[in-house]
Amino acid sequence: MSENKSTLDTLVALCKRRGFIFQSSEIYGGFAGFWDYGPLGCELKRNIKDSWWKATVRTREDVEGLDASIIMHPAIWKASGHLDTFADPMSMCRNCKKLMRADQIWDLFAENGLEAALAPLLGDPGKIANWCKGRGRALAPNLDAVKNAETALPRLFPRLAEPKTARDLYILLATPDGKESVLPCPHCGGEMTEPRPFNLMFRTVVGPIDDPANAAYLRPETAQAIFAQYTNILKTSRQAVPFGIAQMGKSFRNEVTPRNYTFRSREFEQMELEFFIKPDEAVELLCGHVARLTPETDLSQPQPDWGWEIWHKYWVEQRKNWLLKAGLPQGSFVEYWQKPDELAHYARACVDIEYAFPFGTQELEGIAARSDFDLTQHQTHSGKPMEFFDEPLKLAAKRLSDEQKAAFRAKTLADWTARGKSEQAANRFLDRLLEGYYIPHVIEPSAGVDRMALALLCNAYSEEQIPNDSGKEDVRTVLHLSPIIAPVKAAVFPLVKNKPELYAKAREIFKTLQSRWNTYWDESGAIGRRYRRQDEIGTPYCITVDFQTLEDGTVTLRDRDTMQQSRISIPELVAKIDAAVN
RNA sequence: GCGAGCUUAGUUCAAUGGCAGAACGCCAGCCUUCCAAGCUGGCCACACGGGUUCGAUUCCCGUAGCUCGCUCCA
Repeated sequence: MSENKSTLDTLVALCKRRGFIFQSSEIYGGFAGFWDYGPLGCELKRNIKDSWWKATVRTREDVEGLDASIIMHPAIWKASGHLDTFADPMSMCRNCKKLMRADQIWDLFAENGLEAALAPLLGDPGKIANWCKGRGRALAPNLDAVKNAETALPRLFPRLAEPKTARDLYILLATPDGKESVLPCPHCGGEMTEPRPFNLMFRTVVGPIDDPANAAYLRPETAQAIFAQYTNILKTSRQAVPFGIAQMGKSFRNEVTPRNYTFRSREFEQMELEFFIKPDEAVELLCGHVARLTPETDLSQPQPDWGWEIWHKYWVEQRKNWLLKAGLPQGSFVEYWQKPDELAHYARACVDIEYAFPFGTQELEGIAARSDFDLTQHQTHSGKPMEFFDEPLKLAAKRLSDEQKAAFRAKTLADWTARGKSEQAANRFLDRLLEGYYIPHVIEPSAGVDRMALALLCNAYSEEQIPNDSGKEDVRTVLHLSPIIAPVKAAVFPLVKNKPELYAKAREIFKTLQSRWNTYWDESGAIGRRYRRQDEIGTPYCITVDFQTLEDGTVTLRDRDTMQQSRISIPELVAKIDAAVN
């Protein structure tokens, strides 16, 4: 642990020393949760983003790009659910000082059967109050409100505007001095403070009048802008489902405790793709079946008979391939498939790709199958249709006999009710589907640029023992970054700097390379020292111009990882680096 | 947000109620024909604010930041 600790510390020191990452506002003492990327850091981030964009958008015909505004209509966050879920009230125990999300107090009590016991009492505050007194005595005999249960007057406090389950309610107990407490502390039975709102979204004011009515929010994710512009992009891009919209950009979350270097920041950058697919029912009508995911399923090319499950798996594989290309080796990250009870209610599946950071194994990116939840929400809240008209689907439905159609309806109805949906909703969906309309489902790969940068740096960092000129062991610090990601692609050195002819030739070669890639010039100190400087920032190639260069035009190419040198002509050199950095 | 500890140069560390040091790094010069060589010179620090004191980097208080634990991480 302490060894891991120092791994992160040395990396942090390197990042500062060499200009990758600085603390924000450092001259004023720093500002928690915010970070600045220096000369090398911003190149690193740019390379990560360029590589992602190239893989996700440029080299695909079925994905379009978007660069939306950070501040959007507040109604978007109402529709997405962020205004509600990001504003979860928190409650603290006055006795043991533990801070808990108010609704999670329920989780802690659930083991004791609280929720189940309360469910039948819903809608009858009197019964709940009585239950509370008795139960409270057992759970928290020392709580004042419970001791005085005869005089305490429990009342209900809704957590959501429209409470549907017991969990949507807090139970407040009036204490003798008139204050109210939620359920007693599950840990020590102490008295809990009243739940206070904790809004995790940054609030600002739009327009010059500083009035709460003008409140707006900095986006907590880039995804919602994609849903909000989905119809515009669908109309203007000549795309058809299945297709995707990708966006990279800053997002903001008012984290309670930003920690672990840049891992959890209050301002961060995301790379998100929303890939819109046909609902499985549409695939079935069009293809007569929905392909099943098996270990043998060929995921190299999308197929018309893929349902959400294969599409989801496809994107997991696509993302893993990209991680490998970016330089995270096989085995350095793990897939965590969320269990059914961990999934958000609208999610069909979610895979976290986790990396073993020095401070623990943490999520690098998530690939979620989000059903049609988001677009449906926006259709409901905006009143604008989010349906896609699928002409082949309409024709396919037309070709069905009445018998076939009835069978299809019955099967779909059974599926939906089995998933807890109402018959009415299923029928509404079927009516539209058979006319060729549906709201697309979504597969969402969502990655954090800053986390990716940190993971790549952690993975690349190494210290190697190598003998120096005087026969002693030296420590060589190297960032084994992929050439695609490395902030500096090549460095050019004149072997000596006091020979004008050699110097001029080196400058000429440097200028040639500089026009293609980020290239570094270094003429100071012994040649070995210059190599080590580049090792420390992960420059894959060092080019030394020596006296032979003046004769035959070749240079010495020194490889960062192997430290091997070879002689190479300039055209060969350009071709070699070009192949490595793309 | 709570509790504990910490904060001296770019980095890693010293010392001190009375001029704050080293190593490495960095910069300049000399030298140098391939892996942190050598010589000379140079830049750079007591996190910030207040208090006690003749005098505070040192003692006290506050703020910020960092680390650890609790908590949070849709």
